[in-house]
Amino acid sequence: MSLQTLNPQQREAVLHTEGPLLLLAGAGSGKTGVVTHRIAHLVGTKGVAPEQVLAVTFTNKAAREMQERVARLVGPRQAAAITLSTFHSLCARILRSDIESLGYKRNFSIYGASDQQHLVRDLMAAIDADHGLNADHILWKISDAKNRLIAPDRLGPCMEGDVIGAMVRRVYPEYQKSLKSYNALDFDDLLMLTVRLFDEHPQVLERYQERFRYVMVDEYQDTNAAQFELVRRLAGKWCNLCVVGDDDQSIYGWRGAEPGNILDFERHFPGARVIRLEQNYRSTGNILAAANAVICQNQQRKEKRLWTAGDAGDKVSLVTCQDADDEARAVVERVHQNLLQRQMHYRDHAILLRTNAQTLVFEQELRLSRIPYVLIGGQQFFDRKEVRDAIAYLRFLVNPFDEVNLLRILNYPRRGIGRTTADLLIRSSVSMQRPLWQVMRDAGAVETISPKAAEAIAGFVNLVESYRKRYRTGGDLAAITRSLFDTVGIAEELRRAPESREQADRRVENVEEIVNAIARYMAREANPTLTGFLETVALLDRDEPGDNSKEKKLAQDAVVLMSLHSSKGLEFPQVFLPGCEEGFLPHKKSVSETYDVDEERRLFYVGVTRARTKLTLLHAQERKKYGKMEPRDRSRFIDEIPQELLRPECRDIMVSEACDEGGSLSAMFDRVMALKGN
DNA sequence: GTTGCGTTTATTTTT
DNA sequence: TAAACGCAAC
Repeated sequence: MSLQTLNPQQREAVLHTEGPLLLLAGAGSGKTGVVTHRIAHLVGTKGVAPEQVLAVTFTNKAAREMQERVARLVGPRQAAAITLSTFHSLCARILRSDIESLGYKRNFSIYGASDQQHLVRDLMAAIDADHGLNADHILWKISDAKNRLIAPDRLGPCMEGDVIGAMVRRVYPEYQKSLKSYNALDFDDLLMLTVRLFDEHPQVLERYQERFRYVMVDEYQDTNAAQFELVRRLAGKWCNLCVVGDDDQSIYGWRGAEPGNILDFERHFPGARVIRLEQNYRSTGNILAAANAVICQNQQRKEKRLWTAGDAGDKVSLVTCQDADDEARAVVERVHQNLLQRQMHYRDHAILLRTNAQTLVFEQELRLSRIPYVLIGGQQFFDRKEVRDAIAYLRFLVNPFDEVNLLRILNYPRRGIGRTTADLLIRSSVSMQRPLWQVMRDAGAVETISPKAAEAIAGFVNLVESYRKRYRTGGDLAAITRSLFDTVGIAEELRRAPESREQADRRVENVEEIVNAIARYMAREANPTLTGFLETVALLDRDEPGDNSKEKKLAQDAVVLMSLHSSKGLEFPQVFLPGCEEGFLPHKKSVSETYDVDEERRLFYVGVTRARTKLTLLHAQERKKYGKMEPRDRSRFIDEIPQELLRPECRDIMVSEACDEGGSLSAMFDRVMALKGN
C-alpha cells in the first residue's frame, strides 16, 4: 500500500502528524495500514528520529504485527528503533530503570493471577478464618480500584452490611503492603506505579516526554483510567498524540475499560482533529447493513456508518434450531456443504461463541464428523499448574523477597518441609519482622524446629544459593535451568501423581517446554537474563509457545472455535454465531445486574463484522441448563436487523436427526414417522 | 502427606 | 449437570 492507494480519509490521517488526532476506525477499515503508514510517514518523509516515536498497543500480537509492517515500509533498522510495545511492557521497562525512587528494587517480580490469588487468600484467612467470601471476588474489586488509580487509603466508605466492601477495605492495604515487601508488582501496579512515578518525580516524566515526541495509542476504546492518565502525561508536553479506536467495538468495560476516554477525547485534548474511517474493505453490503442497523440502537456513540464499494452479497442466514445439539449439527452440515460444493477450506469457517462452556457441544459434533478444528483461548500455557510451579523456582531465584513463590516451591517436590515446619517459619518471620528467606537461612536458630526439618531446610537453602550463584555467573540459561529442574526432580514428582500416564507425560513435556522457551529467548535476545525471560513470560508470551500458539493454530486448515471476545481483530469468510438468544447474547448477567446491554450489542456487532462473505446466525428453541431443559427466546439483536436482510431457515429437526443417525433409507423413514407420531 | 469426598459455582480475560 | 477446588479425615 502506498500513499496513492489510500482513500482520502486514510490519507488525511497519515498526513496529520502535529497535534491531537482521534482516528475513529470502523471494523475492517484498514486501520493497521493507516497506522503503519503514519509511522512510516513520520520517520521516512518528515525525518522524525525513530527513537522519538512511541506506539502503544494492547496485545503483543498487535505490536509484533505493526513492527513487521513498519519494517517493510522503512526498513528493519529504523523500525527497530521505534518503541512499539504494549502498555504493560512499556511500563515494566520504565519501572525497571526508575522504580528505585519509589522504594522498590529493580529486580521486582511481576505477579500474575495465581500469585495474586495465593496472596489474597492468605490475607483473608489471616483477617477472618471463616469469612466465607470468594477470594477472586475481593481481588476483582481491588483490581477495579487500582485501574481507577484509587489508593488503599482512598477507598470510599462502604454501605452498612456490605461484607464484600468491608473485606476489600481491610485486604487492599495489606495486599499492597505485602507486594511491596515481596518486591512484587501485579499487572495493575505496572500502570499505577508508573503514573505515580511520573507524578512524584516530574524530572523522570520529563525525560520520557522529551524522548517520545510522537505518541500513538491503538484500541483506545479499551483504555482504562490508569492508561488514560499515563497517556495524558506522556503526551502532555508536545500533544502529538494520535489515538485509534472504535467505540462500537468497546467490549471490555467489565474489565475497567472506559469508553468515555474515546468519547471525550476532544474535550481532553482541545483542538483535536477527528477523522472517521468508514469505508469497509472486509464484508459484503448485506453484512454491513445488518451491522449498522444493530449498532445504531446504541445511544452513547460516535455516529458512523460502514459502507463498501463491493457487492451486497448473500443475505444473512438465520437458522432456528431445536436445541443445542441441533444447532451444532446445523453448523457442521454447512461446513461440509461448503467444502464439498464450493471447494472452501476448513479454516475459512469460524464459530464464535459467547461463553467458553458453549464450545463443548460443537467440539463433540465436529469430532463426530471428523472435521478438524482448533480451539482458541481456554487455559493458557503459563497458567498450567505444573508450569507455574516450575517457573516459581526461577522467580524466587531472581527475587529472594518473593514469598508467594518461595512458599510455592518450599515443599514442591516434597522434601520434608511440611505444613507444620512452614507455619513455624512463617510465624517466626512475622514475629522477628524479618523476610522469610533470612529466617530460613539460619533456621537452626529457631528452636521449635526439629533437627530433621532443620536439615531439610538447610538442604533447600543450599540448593537455592548454589543455583543463584550459577545463574549469576552467566552462561547457558537453558542448560542451567534444565539442570535445576532435574536436580529438584520435577519430572519424578509429576509422574508420581495418580493421573493417567498420558496426562503425566503431557505435564513433563510442558515443563521441558519452559527450557525450550528459554533457549528461544536466548537466541533472539542480545542480552539475555533470567529476569528478562521471566518478564516475557509474565507480559509477553501468554500464549502457548511452539506448535500450539494461537498463530500456528489459525494457520492450520481447521475450523476455528473461539469466544466472541477473542475474535476481535480477526476475520473469516464464513462466520457462525450460535446462541443468538436472550440470556446468552445479551448475556443474562448483563441484563439483570448492570443493565449494560449496550456492551452486549457491541459484542454482537464485533461478531457480525468478523464475516467477509457469509454470516449465519443460529438460535435454539430450548436448551439444557444445569441439567434441565428450558425454553429460549431469540435475541433482541436479531429483531434489530431489518427483515429484508435475513434469510430465515427453519430446520426440520426430525429429518435431520434421523439422517444423523445414519442407516438405510427405509429405516430413516421409519424413524421420521416414529418421531412425528410423538 | 495423601486421598477422597463434599461443596461450590458456572461470562467475557488483550496484560 | 459437571467440573474444580478446599477441607477434613486417615
